Amino acid sequence: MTTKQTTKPPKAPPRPPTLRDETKAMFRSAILETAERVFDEVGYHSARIQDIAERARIGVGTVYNHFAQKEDMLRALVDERAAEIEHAIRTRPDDPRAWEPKVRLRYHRLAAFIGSHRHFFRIMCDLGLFGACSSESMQLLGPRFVERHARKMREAVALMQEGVDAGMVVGEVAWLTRFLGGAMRNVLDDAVRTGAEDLEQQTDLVLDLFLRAAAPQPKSKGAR
Amino acid sequence: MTTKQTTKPPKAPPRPPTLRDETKAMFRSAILETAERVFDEVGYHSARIQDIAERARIGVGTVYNHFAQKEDMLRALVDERAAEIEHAIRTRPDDPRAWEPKVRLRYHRLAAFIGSHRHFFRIMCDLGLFGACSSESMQLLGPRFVERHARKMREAVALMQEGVDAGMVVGEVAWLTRFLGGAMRNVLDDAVRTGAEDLEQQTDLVLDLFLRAAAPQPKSKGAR
Amino acid sequence: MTTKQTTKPPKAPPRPPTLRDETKAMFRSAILETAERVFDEVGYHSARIQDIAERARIGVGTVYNHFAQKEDMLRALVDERAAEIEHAIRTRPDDPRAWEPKVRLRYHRLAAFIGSHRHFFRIMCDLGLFGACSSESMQLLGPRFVERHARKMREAVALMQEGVDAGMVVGEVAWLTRFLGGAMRNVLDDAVRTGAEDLEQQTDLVLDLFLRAAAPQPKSKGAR
Amino acid sequence: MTTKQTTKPPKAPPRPPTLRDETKAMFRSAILETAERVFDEVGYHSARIQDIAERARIGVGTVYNHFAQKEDMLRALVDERAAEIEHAIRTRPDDPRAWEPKVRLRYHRLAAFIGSHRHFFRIMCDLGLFGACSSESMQLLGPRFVERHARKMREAVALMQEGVDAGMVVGEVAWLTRFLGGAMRNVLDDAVRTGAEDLEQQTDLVLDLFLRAAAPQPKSKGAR
DNA sequence: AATGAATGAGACTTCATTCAT
DNA sequence: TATGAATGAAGTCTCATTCAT
Repeated sequence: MTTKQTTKPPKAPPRPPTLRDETKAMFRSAILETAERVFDEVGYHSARIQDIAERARIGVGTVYNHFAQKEDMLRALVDERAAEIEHAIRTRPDDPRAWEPKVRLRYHRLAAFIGSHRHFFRIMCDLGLFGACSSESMQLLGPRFVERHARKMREAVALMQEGVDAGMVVGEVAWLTRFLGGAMRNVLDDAVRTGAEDLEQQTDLVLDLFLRAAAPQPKSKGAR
Repeated sequence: MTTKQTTKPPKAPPRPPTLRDETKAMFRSAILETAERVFDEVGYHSARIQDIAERARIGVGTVYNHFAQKEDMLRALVDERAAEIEHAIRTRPDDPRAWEPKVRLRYHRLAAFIGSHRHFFRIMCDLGLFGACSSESMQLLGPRFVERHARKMREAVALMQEGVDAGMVVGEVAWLTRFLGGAMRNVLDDAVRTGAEDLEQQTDLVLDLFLRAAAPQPKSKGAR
Repeated sequence: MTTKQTTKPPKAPPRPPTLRDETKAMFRSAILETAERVFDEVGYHSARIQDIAERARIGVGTVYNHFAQKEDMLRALVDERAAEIEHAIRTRPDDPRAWEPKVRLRYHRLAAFIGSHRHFFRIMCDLGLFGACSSESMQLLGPRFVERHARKMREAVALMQEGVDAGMVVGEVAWLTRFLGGAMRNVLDDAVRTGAEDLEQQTDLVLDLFLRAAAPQPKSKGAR
Repeated sequence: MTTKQTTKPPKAPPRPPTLRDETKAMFRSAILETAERVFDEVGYHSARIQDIAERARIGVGTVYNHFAQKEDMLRALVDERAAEIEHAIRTRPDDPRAWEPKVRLRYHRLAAFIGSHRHFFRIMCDLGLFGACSSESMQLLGPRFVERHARKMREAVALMQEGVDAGMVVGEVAWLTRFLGGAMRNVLDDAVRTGAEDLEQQTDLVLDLFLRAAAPQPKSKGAR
């Protein structure tokens, strides 16, 4: 929907959003936020459209004015939040260039996002994302998501490669990415469930361990 | 079921399983195995009883002769496999006493089990087990499972504590357990999905990294 | 089944019942008696074949060796008990000839039968018998029963006609029969439910009232 | 429902029923009326929801929008009609005070109601109501109904007691009530089944006989 | 003949989706 | 456009009946 910015058909002059547009957008957000909470509470499959509508204080019909199917609601939610994440953790001009601070900053930003979108994080965990995702989830989320997910994975691996290139870590990069991802997910998942507030610090702890684990071995005389 | 050999109430003479008993057990196993495959393929929620029945080459009614509800099938599956896992990774008399070899052996055994029950492992991952499990899963699996899960967690933490006591690792044991568990899950999950055969070796790699990461720091002059 | 005495195929000499025959008859009776109890307790529709089999301590298959369908069990039960009733209340050679004693005796015998077949009586009441019976019951019990029921009704009406002829009662006989039948049923039904033992006395009370009610009016000058 | 006009809680301004409310009520009535007919024709147990929906020209789902379960449909039907009966036969200010005319009027009103709700009357008869009702029916109809039924019975007995007090009838009141009730039911049942139009007259005939039957005996010289 | 597990037609019920207001 | 009742496809589960042992 909102991602089609690039190909503007010449017909539509970039008119400012009308009141109607804004109202519509508000409904949409309200629905998505409610869905986020309900999906987290009872799971996507057990969540009924009616429940979401009731919780959002609107009619079921209204939900269908914004999303053609239940599936679309999940897809839109994931798309939207994923875009927000991407934007949130995007490298900025004055970010540090060195690998370790860059990675730490990236995870700090991710942690900040997760901290303010705990429901979403849990939905993602339940869908098996933040890791290899099940074929069921992939089918549910559709090919577009699968692509995006693969791209994210490649980016993460590339970042890890930078670490290798910088001599900070050694090992098979994809494997290291999985290792770090799994540890990070489990730790954050627990922190979110217990309502911990120090998510950023948690990521630092995970990174501390990871960096020590994957650091190149000092050529100690006969180490090990 | 099969574990009750030891406590014979005097009333019931230890009669050997009849042909009928065996047939019944075979049906039950066949159903569970089919369910395992189907749940893995399409997910518990999307799996239809009829699908399972057809794949198992039996009638729907037969399924209900063995399991009162769909839910019970999942619970029985998890119960049974969990018992198998417990038995498989149980410490044996001539196991090494030292912590590291003991832990490595434990994970080898777990890897071996997972290797021969890949469908089950994936179901567990999808249910969010092998980590903090979602409230949805907990409700689905029932209180009996929740208890067992909690006990398993406590055991894992206790084992980690042994490592701390042995001076092999330092840190907050529950946190370390989560870190290790997450890394292990992600790595094994990928290995299972890609059909890798070296699951045991994978666990060793994960442990290598983990042990290095959590090892007590050598009091290097001004280290960190 | 057993009513086909009249048309004997010449082939079968009237051989005495063998042990096998008797065993078979015992099973049949046992099943019917259990069914009687279960039908009374939960109603025909809610009664499951398996319940009956379990209560009778036999297998479901055995039930089907004696009755082709559930319906047949009810039909056989009603047929059999109805034949027993007919036999029980049959006029005997040395019965009184006078109408009132004859009727009273008839109802005493019916009461005695009901007293020892309380389950059956309640089933009949639930089926709407002992009165105009619902089309549902008629369909359930089949045409044979409907015929028999109609015959019984005609007999009851004929008996009432005798009372009219004898000058004991006046009125439209079918109507009087319904009146008496309804009162009798309700009174006996209550007596049976409360476990009363004086069913015969109850019939006398009902008859007392009925005879007084339907008696020809004393030729009061111009009464009615 | 409609009887709650009198007690207005101040909070809810007595807003007139909206179009939607009326439509909803119409659906509900239509469903109940159709159910009434179908239950009468094939019996509650054999009636399928789909049959009712089809006969009412609506979808199955719609039925479930108004009644959560099949059972609830029967309960609502009985509740509603029972309330209607109560209202119909309620004693009114200018009703006669004398016992006999009062009773006759009461039965006239009942007869009139039954005459215009023949399906319902037959359902009630099949459920064994209008008499001691079977435990199966009681369970089906629920505790609320059981209470109401018991209350009705007590009322009927109380009315009979008035007759005794007035010197019109003698005997044990509960027993007399059963007697009268049974006779009345059977006579009306037949009248309804045969499509008779003179239900009120039939009740008079039954009462004629009953009053004669239960009348105190004239102290005839040596009566009986 | 007795048995009881297997079978599948069919009932009830849910809920995503439509549509008239 | 918001609404919520109507809809019916589809799923779970029951239970009368069959059949191999």
